[in-house]
Amino acid sequence: MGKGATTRAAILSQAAAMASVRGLESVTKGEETKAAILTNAVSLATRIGLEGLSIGRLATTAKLSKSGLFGHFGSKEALQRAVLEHVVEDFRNHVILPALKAPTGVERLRALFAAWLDWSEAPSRAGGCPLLGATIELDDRPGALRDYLVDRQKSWLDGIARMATRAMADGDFEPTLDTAQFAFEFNNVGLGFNFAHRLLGEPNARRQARSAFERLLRSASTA
Amino acid sequence: MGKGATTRAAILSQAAAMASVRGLESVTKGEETKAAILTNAVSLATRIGLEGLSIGRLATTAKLSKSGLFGHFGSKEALQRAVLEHVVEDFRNHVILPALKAPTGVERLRALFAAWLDWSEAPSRAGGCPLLGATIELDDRPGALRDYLVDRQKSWLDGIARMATRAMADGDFEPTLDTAQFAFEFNNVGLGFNFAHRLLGEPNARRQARSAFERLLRSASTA
DNA sequence: GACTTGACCGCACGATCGTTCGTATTTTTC
DNA sequence: GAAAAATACGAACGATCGTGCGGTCAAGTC
Repeated sequence: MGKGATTRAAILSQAAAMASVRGLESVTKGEETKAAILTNAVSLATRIGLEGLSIGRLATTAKLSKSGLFGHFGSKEALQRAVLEHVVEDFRNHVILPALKAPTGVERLRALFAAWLDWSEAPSRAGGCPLLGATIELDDRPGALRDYLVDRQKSWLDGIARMATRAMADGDFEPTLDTAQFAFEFNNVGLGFNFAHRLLGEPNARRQARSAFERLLRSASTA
Repeated sequence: MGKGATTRAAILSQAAAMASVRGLESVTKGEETKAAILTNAVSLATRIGLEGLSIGRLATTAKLSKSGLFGHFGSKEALQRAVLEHVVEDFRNHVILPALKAPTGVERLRALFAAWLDWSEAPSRAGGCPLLGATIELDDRPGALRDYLVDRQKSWLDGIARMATRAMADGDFEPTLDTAQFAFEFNNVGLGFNFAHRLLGEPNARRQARSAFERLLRSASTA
């Protein structure tokens, strides 16, 4: 084992910590490395795109042989799917769930928006929101991956609309509000932020997004 | 020559018509085929992405040998650049220039927005706005292509802001309007439209976009 | 009609792609 | 500790990638 073991241990450490949170039971070796692979894969896919993510390159950065890595997934599409699911869960944990801790109504929507921007701004997501990237990559390549993404995006918009509905019930928003329209515009601001921040490197992106968001809230609010 | 010539003639016909508009002078054979290649290339890149655009596949659809096609550009990056420039010019011709024929002020902004939506909706752009796709593909792959895109996008936003400034001068918009902010939000609506229309297949996308745009105009307008 | 030029092709190269297979090595189970 | 199962490896496959080279064939010039 020798130095080989220590190197691998270093690679696995963070993943092991993450994976072992779930299980009181034993965490198998395979699950650990799989988690470690996914961590690398997400970071790679964020920069190069889902399609550009190659097994060979991924194996190199993950310090595994191509075939060894491949065995964990069985196909490239399965790998891509796993990457997407990994990101989606990360998004849930760092954007949606924290926002749900805020009080309902407009305050929760504010929390959601801020968390979204924070998440998009994180240096680990240097390539821009990976879901957004994948979405555009797959926008006319039909298949299971695209279907999955569409489903997740619709669910995202639905969630925003539901929060808006709750804000109406709470009296924050006027009762005639079109919640689907609100969700559409909510999402637009986030899209624009990613666009301005990631591509154009616009330093005012956050301020502009916040300003647009406040305008949206204002026009939805009572009086 | 025989059937080979007729096939090629068929391929070149549209490109020739297009290319010959420019030149009263002779249009060389090379320019014709190059234009024909680009037509195919844009359509391909729209669906598969700029990076996924492979010379082999393109040569097949353009009925040319790989090397024959390659000779027209010299490198893959040059090809990609040519594709981008082709799309940008198309965008100019079908979105920006027509809008400039409308009267200045808010009416011109309305024309620009409508033309943008029309252009994005065109079946020939089934893969969504190719510029948007390329933008996200390249968002953290530094290089000449990315620089070119960033430049074009900034110029696009600038143009919107200038139109807004003119609308202020015309008395359509209130004099305190932040035109950069206006351009940011104008662009957001278009991004959101492409997102909802192309990816989600949302049938109400156009209506939602129009509604969001009207709200934007209302909040910018005097009284 | 000889000559030059430009357009195109066939072929081949090294590299890398996703995937398979047989085997070695580790981890888990008893 | 032995047996069984999971995990990882090395080598190889067919395909395709971008890119060069040498030759062919037609168009245009003198």
